[in-house]
Amino acid sequence: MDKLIVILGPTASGKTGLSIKLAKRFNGEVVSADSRQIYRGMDIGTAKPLDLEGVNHWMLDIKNPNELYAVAEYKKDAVAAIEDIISKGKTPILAGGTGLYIKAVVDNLDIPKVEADPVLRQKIEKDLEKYGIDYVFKKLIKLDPEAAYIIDPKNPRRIIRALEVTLLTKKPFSAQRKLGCPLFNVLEIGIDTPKEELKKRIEKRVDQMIGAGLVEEVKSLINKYGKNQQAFDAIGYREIINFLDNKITLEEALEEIKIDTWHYARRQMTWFRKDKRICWIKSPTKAEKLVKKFL
RNA sequence: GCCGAGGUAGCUCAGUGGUAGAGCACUGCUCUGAAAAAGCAGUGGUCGAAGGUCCGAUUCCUUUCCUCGGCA
Repeated sequence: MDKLIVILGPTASGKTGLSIKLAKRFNGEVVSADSRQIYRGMDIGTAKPLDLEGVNHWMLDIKNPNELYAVAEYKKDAVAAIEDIISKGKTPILAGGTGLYIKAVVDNLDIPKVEADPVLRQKIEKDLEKYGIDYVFKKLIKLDPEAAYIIDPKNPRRIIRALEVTLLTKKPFSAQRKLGCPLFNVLEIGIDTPKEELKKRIEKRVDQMIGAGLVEEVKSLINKYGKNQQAFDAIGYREIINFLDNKITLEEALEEIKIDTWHYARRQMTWFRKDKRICWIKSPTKAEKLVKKFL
């Protein structure tokens, strides 16, 4: 089975630097696993790498912010990219912090082939508002009793998606989530950063983003696309939009970005902690050793 | 110095004569076409200090310290 190296970790842990380093050392190319860096023009706020140091990168700048994109599509594109890299005899390195995207590739998730249906979603959202979440949840378990065990009864998005799949396929959602056979022989490397250090790095990075012109970036993006794009529901963007709308001060926006980024990092750590295959490393040299042995 | 308002969780504030709550923060968790999204749970306070009344005070009374306004 073809080999795939995965670099993951919370935001601001140094994934970008490490993946470029490994790519240069092992004749590799990087496939980004970041749900926001796929958008063109969202550079500063997503900490998109400026200098790729000659390493070929995939899955960056592939969509405009007014286009929708989701896991299933990501999985398809990322797997194609990895296969392309392998066919050239090079080493694929999947690097990023979007846990679900990584899982989709590594565990070959068989995601129900039902696209998001905005009209249906809106309709369910209206029911949600009108009759409450319990009503909508009951409606779901009537169609898919098993869903009661796997869907969070209080999470609107999970319920909406389960209903969407069940209604459009006329088959229960609970029976359609499958793990496929692994596509690649995977080495997962996680960057282990002490919490206090990570917190400091996040704060520093947010301050640097403002210095680098995040406000200008957001301004020009909303000029071009308007502010109601799904892509802009991203840390650093929604807060600056609130600042530009005079809802909060720049200082408050900065504070919020720092806190939201920290919350995000914590969610990432919770997500990755579950995956027992991950080799956690404290230094880049350790990563090189692991990769060398693996290859 | 005088007058007024206030001191309750890390922060902003509710509240009651029967030893206290909310939001945010903090910690843990969930996740299969929105995932930087969307949700769930938990920890946490000798109620500024000291006296007094009362079976019982964070709540009432007195004194005291601190903060913020106004007047001198």
